[in-house]
Amino acid sequence: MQMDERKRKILRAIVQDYIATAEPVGSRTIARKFDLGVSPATIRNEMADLEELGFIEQPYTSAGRIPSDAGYRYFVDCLMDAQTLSDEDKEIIERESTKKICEIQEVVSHTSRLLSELTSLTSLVLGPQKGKSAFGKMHFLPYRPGQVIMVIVKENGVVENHIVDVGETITAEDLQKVADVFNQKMKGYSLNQVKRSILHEIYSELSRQRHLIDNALEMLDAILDGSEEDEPIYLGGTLNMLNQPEFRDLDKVKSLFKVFEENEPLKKLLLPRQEGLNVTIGGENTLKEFRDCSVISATYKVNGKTIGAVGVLGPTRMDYGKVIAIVDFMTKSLTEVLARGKPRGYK
Amino acid sequence: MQMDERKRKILRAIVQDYIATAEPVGSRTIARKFDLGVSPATIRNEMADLEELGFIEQPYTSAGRIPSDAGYRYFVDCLMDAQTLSDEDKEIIERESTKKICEIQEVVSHTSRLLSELTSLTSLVLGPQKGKSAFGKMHFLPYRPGQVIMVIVKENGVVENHIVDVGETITAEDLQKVADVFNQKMKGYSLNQVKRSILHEIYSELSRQRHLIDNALEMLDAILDGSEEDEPIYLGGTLNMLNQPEFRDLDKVKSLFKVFEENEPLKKLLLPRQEGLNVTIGGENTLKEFRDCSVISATYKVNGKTIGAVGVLGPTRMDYGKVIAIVDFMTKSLTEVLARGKPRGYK
DNA sequence: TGTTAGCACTCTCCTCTGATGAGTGCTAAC
DNA sequence: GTTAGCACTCATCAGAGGAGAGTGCTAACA
Repeated sequence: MQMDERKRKILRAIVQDYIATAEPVGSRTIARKFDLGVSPATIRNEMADLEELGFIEQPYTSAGRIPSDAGYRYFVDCLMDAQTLSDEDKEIIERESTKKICEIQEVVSHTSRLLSELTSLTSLVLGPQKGKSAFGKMHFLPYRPGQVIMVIVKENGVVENHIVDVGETITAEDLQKVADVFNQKMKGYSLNQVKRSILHEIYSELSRQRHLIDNALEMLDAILDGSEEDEPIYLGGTLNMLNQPEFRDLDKVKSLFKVFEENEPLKKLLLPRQEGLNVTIGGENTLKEFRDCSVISATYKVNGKTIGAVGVLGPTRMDYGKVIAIVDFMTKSLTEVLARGKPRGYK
Repeated sequence: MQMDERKRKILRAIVQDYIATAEPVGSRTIARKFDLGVSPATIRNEMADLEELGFIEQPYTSAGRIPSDAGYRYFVDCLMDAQTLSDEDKEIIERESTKKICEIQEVVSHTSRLLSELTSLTSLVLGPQKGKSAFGKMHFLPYRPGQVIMVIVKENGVVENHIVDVGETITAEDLQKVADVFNQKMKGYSLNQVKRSILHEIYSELSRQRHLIDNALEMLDAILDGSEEDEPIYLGGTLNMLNQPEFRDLDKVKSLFKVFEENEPLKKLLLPRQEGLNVTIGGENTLKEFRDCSVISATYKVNGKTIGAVGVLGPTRMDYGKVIAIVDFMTKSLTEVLARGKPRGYK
């Protein structure tokens, strides 16, 4: 059996109506609401075919039909009109994006809030990956007796400061010397790249400051390596999920929100199989908590390099056209903001 | 009508049983479970009195009784045995508190997690108030052409760094001079203390670096004043609320979680009317979302000075004895950790 | 006078029932 | 190939009735 034009029209009608009403769609409803020029009986026949093809299913005998995951997939890939953003939404995004923003975190949280507000769904934002954060420069500043401030400038421009214990006896010259050696030997390297060779050099050149160096290295370890791994995902509008009829069930809500508290599953959800825009529908998500959900995600770039991703999570019964348009526009706007504003936090 | 010993015993029995079962308590249940030496009929008579006194109420005719807010209040004030922590819990807290922790944020999030895990309720933690964060010291470090790193050490020991735009033409000596003037004039002052007098002096001494100073002041504004106001409250175990039978209702959950997203109401909830341990029961909370909730909160100290608070939020039907013991022990442990570890972030 | 047993009464909760209505699949006619 | 007609299925809802828990009242008892 093949899809023909009428089957396509009927499938589209079913998906659209179900997205709008969250109720199983019957043949009469389609005949009434969508002008296909055929009777309910004919539509019933076609619907039987569509069910056999796996695009729709019946919750129970003699209920209407609802789209299956495959049905949504066919809809997204073949039936959907490319929708454009409403001027209103466009304006909101643009107005927001012209605000002056200096911290990268603010950009991320803004984006997250905006996405969830526009879609009335849950947003996921993965902040700019900082890239392998190599050592850039080290400074020491006086703090308290026996302690100094160690300021580390990473190669990607991020600046961090940490308090380091040093003996009371250390002199400003000693500190300067330590910084000089580090700056000379470690520039451009991440810590695990240098573990063996360079470390030996540093140790031998600065044998007297062994205590300080150990402390400094411990800090560097945390600063340079830790930062990449647990890049948090920003969630926005999680409460919107509670408005969706598919989450009337408290147990479902509980298990969903439990997953929201972890980072790994969300990352998996968001990180695309390929560059650009991705649509993951229902069971295509591996996690069972997301079996009734779809994710529209997209990556964004700076200097042509992909450095992060945004996404929207909602029930499979979501308005794909609208959400895709919003996510698409948003990533472009974001790319632009980042290129223009150069907030701190990435190279 | 007066409370006598038997009424007290019965009220205690009702509260304890209702806390344990979440079901209205009948006279027969009390006679069976608690050995009062009287028949259900007698207990019924007493219960009628207790109802008249306002300590218990009936959800509907011929259901058992449940404690009213006043009943809980009487229970907490007069009937509760001072409970001590189980050795198990004590050990958990102490094990946790011996971990080496260097960032104040970690202490706060640890505390929050621990509280919610031990009580199976929701925890609220207000991190150490940083106190009026006065200016301590300013340093400049080279960054990129036209930009420098401004490192601000506040008087309370917190170190922050920010990138500041300077002209390309500025020299290291100029920067040093700016820093010197700031360090000399502003030490110990918060920004709004100096707005008029000192600012004029700084401007006149450094008229050439007007642009840099404006940028620096803008930063200082954000660093020194902003930090106090919106001190966030850490929430832990919000999902535990979903396990409480009083939150079976999705609408209740929704409005509760909505409040969780705001800071102000939570702060009101947590900040005590007086030093030490506070118990706020049901309607004693002003916000209607918390009418079915109680809060056990307590302040903690460093160097004898109250600098923060922790609390536990649960349904009015919570195990007051246990929770009070946990909160009490926790604040003491926290006070100790902070006194010992001296993590960064407060004076 | 306080306590208790007995009893009628109330109200929730659960289950069963039948009616309703939406929607289907099949068949036969167009 | 399309359509009208019709029997059938199943969820949903309201109402009825029984079970069970618990009460308040009364009268008897110590």
